[in-house]
Amino acid sequence: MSSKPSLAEYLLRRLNSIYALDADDIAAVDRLPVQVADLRADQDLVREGERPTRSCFIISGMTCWFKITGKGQRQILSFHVAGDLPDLQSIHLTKMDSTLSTVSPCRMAFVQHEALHAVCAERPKVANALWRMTLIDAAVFREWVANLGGRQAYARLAHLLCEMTMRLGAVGLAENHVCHLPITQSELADATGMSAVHVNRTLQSLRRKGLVDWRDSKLSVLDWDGLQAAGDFDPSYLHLRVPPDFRAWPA
Amino acid sequence: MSSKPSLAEYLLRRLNSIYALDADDIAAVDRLPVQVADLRADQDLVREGERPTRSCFIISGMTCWFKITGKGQRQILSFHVAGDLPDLQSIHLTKMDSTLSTVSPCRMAFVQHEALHAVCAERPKVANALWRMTLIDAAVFREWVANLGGRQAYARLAHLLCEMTMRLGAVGLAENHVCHLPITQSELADATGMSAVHVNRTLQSLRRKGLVDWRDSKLSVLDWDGLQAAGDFDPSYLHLRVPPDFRAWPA
DNA sequence: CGAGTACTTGACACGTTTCAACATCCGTGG
DNA sequence: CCACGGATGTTGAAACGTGTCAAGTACTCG
Repeated sequence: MSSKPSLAEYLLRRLNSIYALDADDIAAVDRLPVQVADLRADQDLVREGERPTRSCFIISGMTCWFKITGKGQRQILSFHVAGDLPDLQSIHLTKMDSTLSTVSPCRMAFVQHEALHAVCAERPKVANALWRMTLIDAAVFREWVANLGGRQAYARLAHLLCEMTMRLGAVGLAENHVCHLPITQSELADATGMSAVHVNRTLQSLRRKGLVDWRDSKLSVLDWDGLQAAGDFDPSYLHLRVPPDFRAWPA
Repeated sequence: MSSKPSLAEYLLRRLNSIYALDADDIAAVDRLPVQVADLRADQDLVREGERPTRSCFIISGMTCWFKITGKGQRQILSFHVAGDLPDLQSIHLTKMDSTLSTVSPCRMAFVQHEALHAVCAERPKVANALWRMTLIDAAVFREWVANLGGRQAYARLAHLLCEMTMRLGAVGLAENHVCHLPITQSELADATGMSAVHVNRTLQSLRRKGLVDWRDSKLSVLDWDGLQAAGDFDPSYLHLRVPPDFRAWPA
């Protein structure tokens, strides 16, 4: 990690969490030409059907992929946090099959596909790391399939909270199992395939059992083991090199 | 396509369905050293937690990925047909997060990761095609998330039948919307997150409406447009270069 | 012929959705 | 400054989709 503060700070943390890059690779990633933009909540980054020529990574904030089903219902497919490259796939999947939006205000960095292809060609380990990153996205989708198909509301919600806490922890944003999680109950409903009303009741149930406290977009996991058990959560599908210890990120 | 019959016939059809390879690339894929094996139904190919050194492709038959949730329930995550490389991901995701099993008797070909890495290094277009293939797997998982989270039983089942028909059609195995689909109702239940009983009733409903006929592992889609409408199915998430016309594959 | 597997049916129970009402907070404009 | 609308969260009661249980049929295979 370079000593001077870097725009790609969280991206590098994220890459480091899943793959061992050497200093030259890190420098190459850090030199990628990016364009930075600040976005409000609920802004589309790329829409279903489009053919973007660039990908983005999240400097801060949270985004989600979603699709609108025939009946007009929105299904959220995944959430993404600082350090993620949510639409990295677009380098080889030219036409978008879903829509990427901000969930909260975000600072984003955009990279042209050209530049990504170039760095992949020059530095095979970066190519490996990026390919691996898209494969981890796929692994998360698999887990969501299992979560939606195989668990009931209570476990489903608990599982999602575990996932978000651990992913934020992997980039140093969940000290002591406390993290900023700017998701509304209605978005939670769209993500878990539940009604907003039932999300509300289920959250109350999680609170009543002393597992979590969630107020003003701040999630505090009070009983991590209990929440993991409730959500039948096993983090191996996140393919982290080392499990985050949930302490502060070393300076 | 080479004139002599090739072990990799369906793999090449599949690659061709998603990416334009030139003759040299095709030849390189065709020359990959493989080991062929025949397996019975319900045999595990790779298990959760393992670290395989090879990937496989399906010469004939059908496989599925699944996970066992805490309550012992099996959730099927995806099905794979002839030409697919179901565990291609294992080249960069060393530890398996789910289990791959045969659904029907299968003829499989195994390729060492070494050989795959070598062909990727030598032929960038093959690397692109393979990366793209893993991204399409991810796109299918996304659609399954939307299907499980956003649609009710009837549409969910119809959608799955559409997907399987179209994927089989893409490699020439669904002439006139008729295909061999060796899946039991109980497996269908594990895939759609429904009970076997409800799958049974829902299938009857699809039959009663004249959309499909399904007997002895042979699925005949009698009303393709109707089934698409019932399943809210839009094939763009499969990222096929050209939509299959469901006629026989040209010789 | 018996055992096993896949499929089918009916009745009831349960998880979850729906609807409608209400509380709270916040930024905006009169 | 307060009134207002809009988004978010909360609650209760009834309706609905789907799961569960239990029994029975049809087939295949040794």
